[in-house]
Parts: sequence; structure tokens; C-alpha cells
Amino acid sequence: MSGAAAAVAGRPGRPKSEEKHAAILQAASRLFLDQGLQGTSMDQVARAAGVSKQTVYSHFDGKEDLFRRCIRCKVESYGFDGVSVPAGDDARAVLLAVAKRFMGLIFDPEVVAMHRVVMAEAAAHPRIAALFFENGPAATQRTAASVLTELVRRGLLRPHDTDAAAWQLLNLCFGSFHVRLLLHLIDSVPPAELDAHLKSAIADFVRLHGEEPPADAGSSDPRTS
Amino acid sequence: MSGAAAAVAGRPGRPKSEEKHAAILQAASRLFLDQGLQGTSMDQVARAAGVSKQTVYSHFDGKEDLFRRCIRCKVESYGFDGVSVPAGDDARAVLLAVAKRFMGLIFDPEVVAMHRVVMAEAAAHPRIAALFFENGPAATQRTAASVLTELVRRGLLRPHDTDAAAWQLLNLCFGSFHVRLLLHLIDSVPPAELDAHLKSAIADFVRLHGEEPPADAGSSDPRTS
DNA sequence: GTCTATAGAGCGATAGAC
DNA sequence: GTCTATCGCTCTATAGAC
Repeated sequence: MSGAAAAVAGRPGRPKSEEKHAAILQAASRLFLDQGLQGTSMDQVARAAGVSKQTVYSHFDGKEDLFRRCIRCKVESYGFDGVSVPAGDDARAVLLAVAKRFMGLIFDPEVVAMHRVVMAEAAAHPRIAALFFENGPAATQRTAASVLTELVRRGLLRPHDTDAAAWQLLNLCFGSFHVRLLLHLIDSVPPAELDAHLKSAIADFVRLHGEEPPADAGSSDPRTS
Repeated sequence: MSGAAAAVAGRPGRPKSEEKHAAILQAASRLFLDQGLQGTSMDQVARAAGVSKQTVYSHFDGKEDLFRRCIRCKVESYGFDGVSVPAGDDARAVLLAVAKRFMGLIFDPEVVAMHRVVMAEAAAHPRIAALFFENGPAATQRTAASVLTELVRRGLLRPHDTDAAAWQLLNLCFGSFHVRLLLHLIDSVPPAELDAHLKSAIADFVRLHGEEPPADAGSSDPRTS
């Protein structure tokens, strides 16, 4: 405990505070995501982190600095970038697996809360909004586009515009879930409901951009897979 | 409601408050939409409306009441409900006209700002969030669904689930514009860009739900533009 | 380095003069 | 009904004891 086990080597500055630094960051992140920037006071942060207010100010330059570092930390912790593309020659199966992973991230309560908070502070903190967009929605879109490119390589898809198709894929997967989550009308998406919707959305997407003409006779009950 | 209704001309006495009521509502709406609920003070509202703070409190029960009435007033002023369905037997043309009207509303800076503010306060004011959803996104979806129903009646479309297709249509029209507007990364959508995107989105939608069988499309590629 | 105590400013809401 | 002046309260940020 007293030892600076987590201290960075060659950093003689403060060998004692690393764990309090993390505690403050974690407590502040939760409070900011729950109550917003203006709805959270530094007293609350200090109390929730189990330290005094002055300790908070010794670790961070102020409320905005703390907020910015919280968002940056959270954004970088999520795995929006990079997703393993499953093998196989079934475009629907591959896209469904990828879509489930994407929506699992985007519909995660913490990510939804961050979306909400960043939007609320976007006018006052445009750099944070840009940071969130680049590492969040834009990173998701880039990853989706890379998945589509891989499926093109396998000869399973033929989209005219890969980037546009990636946005379209994500939007098709949103349904009415995202807006209702953002407005706090629902707290989570029922897995069965999400599953059914994603199957339908993926089927539509493949019908639009698939290489092969739809061979299935029964047009649409996707629960048969 | 004491003397508000008596503000009609021809009534002597003291019917002086109706225009100040409106001035407060208008000034507060603008401030709330620009800065959020917590970012706006009652002093700012009073100063912007050209009245004293006590006058604000004599017209409204408090800050939250003022906020609620601002949102309600704005929400009801927008024409999310009801849209005239153009005549004709071209599903693309009808849907494009309708989509332009929808996106013109949803992408309007004031509506985007309201979206942002309501999301930010959704946790603390769930009734406001529900009100906004019902008169905003849900009303838009219902109207879209009624348009689709009309097109089904004309034999131009055959969606399996009209409600789901309505959400899908709106999501297809969003592209990446909505999230970028909400995050303040762009202030408006270039009309030419929006036009091109909507044409593509509508074409895709009709390809998914159009009456014409996609199996016969082998001879004539439906991808025209 | 961390705590308690406090300064200085701004907030929502109210009281009393006219 | 409207204005000026003010009350408590909470906020961010800081100063001094250990």
C-alpha cells in the first residue's frame, strides 16, 4: 500500500498518490455520467472517491480538466476500434455477429450515458465532442467499413460506397432503441428483442448490398437460423 | 390563469402581462436551448426578457416549471404530426418529398438543440423526456407509418411491418448527419449533400419494400442513378 | 501529501416599496 | 403587476495545520 508499486519508473514526483488518482477518476466518471458535468459538484467527487476536496485539486487542474480526463479515459477504454471478423462465407452470419458486438457496446448503459453527457456539453466543450466522435461513432463506422471491405474481398458483398454502407448498417441496427435509451425511456434493450431486430436489419442490409440474389423463398422470418 | 385570458383588446383595467409572458417564454426557450437547463440562470432569463426576476416568478412557479412550459410550447409548435402525402404513383417521389420535410424538421438547429437539452435532463425530468419523445420522434414515426400505409393503399409498397419500416425509413435518412449535428460537429446539413443522401436512402428503402419483385430485377438493374 | 476550514461568487427564490 | 434589494444556500477554488 505505501509502496509505489504502480508508480511509473523514473517518475520521482509523487510516489504515493497513484491509487487515489485512479479512485478520483473512477468516482468522477461515474458521477459525471450519471448527473452530467454541471450536475456534479467537486464535493460529491471528493466524497465518492474517499478523499478530500483539496486532494482532488492537487491531482487535477480543476473541474473541467477532471471532466476531460474522465471522458478521454472512458472513451479510450472502450473497444470501438478493431473487431475480429469471423470466418465463413455467410454474409448474414458474419454481419450478425459483428452487429451484436457493436450494439452491445453502443447500447451499453455507460456508453449511452457518455453519449448523453458529451452531447449536453458539446457546445461548451467542442474538443471533447470531437474526441468522443472520433473514438466513438466514427471509430465504429471505420471498423464496420473494414468489416464490409473484408466481406467484399470474400466475394460476399458488393456495396457501391463502403463508407456510406457502414453508416447505413449501423443506422439499420439502431431501430428505435438508441433514441429511447438516450431519452431514458428504457434502461436496457431486451436481448430477445434486440436479436430479432438485428436479424431483420442484417437481412435487409444483405438484400441491399449482397452479391447473391436472395435465394430464400419465405421472405422474412429471421428466427429460423 | 388569472388575468391572462382577459388580455384581449377592449378590456380596461390591467391586462398588461400577456406580452411579458410571451417574452419570458421566448427568451427562456432560447437560453435553455442554447445553454441547457442548469447552464441558464433566472437572472439571465429576466435580463433577456427585459423584465425583472420577480416578474418571471409571478408568471411561472419556478425554474423547472418554466423549463417544462418552454419545452412543451416548442414541441407543440413544431409540425411533427400530420404531413400531406403528395399524390402520384411513384413511391420514390412521394417518399422523397416526405423525407425532405421530415429531415428539414429533425435537422433544424432548434430541434437539434431541444433534442440535446432534453436528453441531458432526461434522467432528472423523465416526464419531459416522455413528452418530447411522444410529440417528437414517436409522432414522426407515426406520421411516417401513415404515409407508408397510404402508399400500401395505392399499391406502391408492401412492407411486412409498417411500424418497423417507418423507423427504418427515418434511420436510413439520418445518415451520419444527426449524430454530427447533436455533437455540434456541424451546424447544418448542406442541402445538396442532404438531397443526394435522401435520394439514395429512399431508393434503398423502396428496393427493400417496393411492390416490384426483386427477382425480376436481374434483367434490369434497379440501381439507376 | 492530505486533511479541515474558509473565502468569494453566483444561484434560486422571496420581501417590501410603488 | 412590477421593480429593487436581499436572504440562504451551494458552488469552485484556496489557505493553513499536521
